[in-house]
Amino acid sequence: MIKITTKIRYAIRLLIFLAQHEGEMVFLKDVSEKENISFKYLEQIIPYLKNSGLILSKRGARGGYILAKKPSQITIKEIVQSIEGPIAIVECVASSEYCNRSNNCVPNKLWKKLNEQISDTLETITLEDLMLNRISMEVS
Amino acid sequence: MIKITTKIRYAIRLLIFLAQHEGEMVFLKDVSEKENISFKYLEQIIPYLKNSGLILSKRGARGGYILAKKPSQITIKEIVQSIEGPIAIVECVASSEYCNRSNNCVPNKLWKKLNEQISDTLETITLEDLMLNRISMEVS
DNA sequence: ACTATTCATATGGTTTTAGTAGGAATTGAA
DNA sequence: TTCAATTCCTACTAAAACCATATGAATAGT
Repeated sequence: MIKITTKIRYAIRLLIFLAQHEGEMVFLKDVSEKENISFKYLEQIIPYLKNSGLILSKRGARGGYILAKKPSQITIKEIVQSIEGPIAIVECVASSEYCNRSNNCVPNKLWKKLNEQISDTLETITLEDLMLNRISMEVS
Repeated sequence: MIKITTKIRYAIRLLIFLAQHEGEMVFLKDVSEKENISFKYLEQIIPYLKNSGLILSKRGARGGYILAKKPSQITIKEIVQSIEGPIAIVECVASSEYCNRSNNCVPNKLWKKLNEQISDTLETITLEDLMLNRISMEVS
């Protein structure tokens, strides 16, 4: 049902790598090799992160990528949203017009609750938290 | 990324319908018509619910379906799991052998946390809660 | 015998996922 | 000025998942 795609997982690993090399320009080739992720696939993920203002790039030889913000200011939610847009586990959670049942739809509230919970969790966790292994397993 | 499939949503609506007609044998045809869900698709969902012991059936004319347990004893988690098996937003959350990185995998903890949170939420909500519209939006 | 229902299984179209591939554009350095 | 290293851009594809539709057999009540 609820699957995290490789795009999102790779994006996070890429960004953690950048966070671990804060201040340096990092070649995608290095990320690909060290993280063992397809270079060409990574290249496809990059534009989302650029467009969302999470990373900056420099072209040409000795180019590379660098975080646009401090790791503490990048939430997992931002990363996810940069790739997949608004978080909506069902369409009717995002757009109320989607389903004519939505007025008296019993399950709707369930999906809304679950959706908010996921969204909230992802928002409270930053790249820095991941980097420092600072994820508590207690439910907030 | 994170989508609730129609199978799950239809299953829940089907079960709510059964809950609303507790004690009676219900025809799938009625569910299909009242809930406006493809009859043939519903038929495909039924076996999962039967195998998990959520519903009972009676064949032949005047047959039908009925809940096998009280609505208060059926959790959403059970319903989801009956259709999709164990809840695992990434494979490495379920089986630790899946990925050789899992020892020192930074994001793993994040997925584990999110997975547990989703799992917990679905477990605390029963069919009865849905039926009585008893879903609080506060994060538990 | 007839009808209404569940049960079993096969088939198919569309979308998403997870890549691969080729080459253009840019830049630094020799 | 040339070369090499890098990002950027776009097209393509195989496989899986999703969302059904279709056909008919088995069963049971009337």
